[in-house]
Amino acid sequence: MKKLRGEDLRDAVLQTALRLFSERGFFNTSIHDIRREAGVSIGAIYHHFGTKEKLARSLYDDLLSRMEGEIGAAVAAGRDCRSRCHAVVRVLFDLAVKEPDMMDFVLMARHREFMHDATPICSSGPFSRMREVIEDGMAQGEIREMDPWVAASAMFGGALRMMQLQLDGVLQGDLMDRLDPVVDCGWRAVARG
Amino acid sequence: MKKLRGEDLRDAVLQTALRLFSERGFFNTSIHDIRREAGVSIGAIYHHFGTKEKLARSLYDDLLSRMEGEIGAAVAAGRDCRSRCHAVVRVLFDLAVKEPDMMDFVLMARHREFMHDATPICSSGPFSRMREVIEDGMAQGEIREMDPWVAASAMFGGALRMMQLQLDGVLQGDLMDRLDPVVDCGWRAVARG
DNA sequence: GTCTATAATCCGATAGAC
DNA sequence: GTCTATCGGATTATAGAC
Repeated sequence: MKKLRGEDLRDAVLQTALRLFSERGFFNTSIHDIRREAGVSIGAIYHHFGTKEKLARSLYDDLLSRMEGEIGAAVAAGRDCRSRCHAVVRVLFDLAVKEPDMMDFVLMARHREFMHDATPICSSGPFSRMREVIEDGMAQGEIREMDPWVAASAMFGGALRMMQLQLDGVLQGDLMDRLDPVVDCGWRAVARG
Repeated sequence: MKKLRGEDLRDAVLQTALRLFSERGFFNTSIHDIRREAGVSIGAIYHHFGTKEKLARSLYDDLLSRMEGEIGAAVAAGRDCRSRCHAVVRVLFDLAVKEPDMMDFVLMARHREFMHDATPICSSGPFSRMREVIEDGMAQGEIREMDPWVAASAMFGGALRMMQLQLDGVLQGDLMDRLDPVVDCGWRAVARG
């Protein structure tokens, strides 16, 4: 394999770190593991990232903003609240199937245990977008009046749970086959009437 | 403080370990931390539990079976599917408020990262009881016909999400005030008609 | 059964050559 | 910018006295 330098090296480290953090967890992954599997030196890693925690933070920030972008695009494309919710869950399921490491690390990891001042995941951009969709729907009368936290949890909680089953390897069959039923259930939970 | 021995010492270690595992996480808690805060010696801990991983496993097994007992009792007391679901969520919320450390460690921790052969939490007793309630309700015609995984996630996913918000300290106000709305949403998601 | 002291190991981070 | 070699410190687990 050709020697990596600069941005390519940085990307290789991030990609390897994501895979190992997802497979074994942050604390079961040493810098030496990342060094070995990425084919780079310890010095290069510390040059680019400073500390192991900062490496995790770079990775987290990158993935979170990418995820927020995809969710934002899905929201923007929807015409009404229900179609926006559907689009959001489609994006989430799609990522869970195609990039399980990313979803595992971004959604399921215990970030506060290894990133000193991390904010809870539910306060992050993607989840804020999802709550906004719900609050809009409530203002427009498509969703019943209720505590927005309850409504957002009811609408998306089932989908998130299904993703966890998928990531844990418990689910039989294809997650995407459950997209419509899951959105249907979530919508019934909160829809007016 | 009086010196602890035997079963009392064992319980003190488990209680301290639970608190620290929940506050900082398993990997950020050393045996010496537990020793210090429980007021016992390293030797005593290793005598009773063998290794740090086995200590975590003892704790996990104890708490999981206690939780399964409480959920089983709630299920048994319900007359129909809806009241059983309500009782289950009440138990979960009650524990989340009164014993947040327990719920954090049992429901939210990444068990496979520190317990070598742990089964996913969704395969555990409490979650099996919850799926049985749903499958019963489907057989009785109270719940629409659908994939049981989808139905169980839809019914309880919102409640579990609200508990996570509570445990993360994000939720304003009293979780118990949301009990009825949360169950109502979950039931609408899956109910026939 | 409980204690103290310590062994063996591993890890994150740094130093300094190139 | 990237490398190799190594340090200092923390951690798990054990040994052996009481």
